[in-house]
Amino acid sequence: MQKLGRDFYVRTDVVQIAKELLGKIVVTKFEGIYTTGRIVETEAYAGIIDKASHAYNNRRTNRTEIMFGDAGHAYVYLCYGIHHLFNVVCNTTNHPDAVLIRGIEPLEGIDDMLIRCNKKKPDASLGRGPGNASKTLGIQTEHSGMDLQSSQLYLADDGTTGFDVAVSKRIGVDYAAEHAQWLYRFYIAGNPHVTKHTFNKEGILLL
DNA sequence: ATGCCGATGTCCT
DNA sequence: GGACATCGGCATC
Repeated sequence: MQKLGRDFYVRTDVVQIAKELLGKIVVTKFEGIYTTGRIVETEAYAGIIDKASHAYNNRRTNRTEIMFGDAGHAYVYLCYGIHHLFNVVCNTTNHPDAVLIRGIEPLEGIDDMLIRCNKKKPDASLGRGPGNASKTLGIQTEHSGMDLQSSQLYLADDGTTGFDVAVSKRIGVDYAAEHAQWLYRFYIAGNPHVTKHTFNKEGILLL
């Protein structure tokens, strides 16, 4: 397992980064609890020109400030008042790109994940969806701003390759008008921990 | 199998 | 006061 270095995040093509994050591993060790999961679904958010992004039109708030900072940090925010959504900040300072982690396949620490999610047995819904991905890994808004190089929250590569990558438009961003049509969502085809969501044929491609 | 609904922090008008 | 990068439960077909 090789921790992803700063160079991985400091790149200008956030869509390519979102694609490359598939198959990588999220590692958390919070209060002595170690959990890991494989990333199976991501979405790219392309900075100030992306109507679906919190940073659209250079909008800065206390919440979004982390997106404008250095790449390789966590951006975690509360969605609908309940769900803690985990993103990784990309590109350079003042270029607020981010990739939303939308689904993970549980690998290690599954017993602790079950406790966090109030479940008795693991199933396909464990880690499926951006809220659940964070919940299984114990990631919360208090972790926003963490450095993925030096903290107990980081991403790693175990060399896994060979899966089929599918592409679709992003989920839940219809308010972003024409930008909602961008093919910025990536997932591992056939993986059960990917959000159940059906689009028409134009929305889903296999790469 | 499909659909509605409530929960509710942050940011906006 | 309303919208929002969601989810699980319950109702209905």
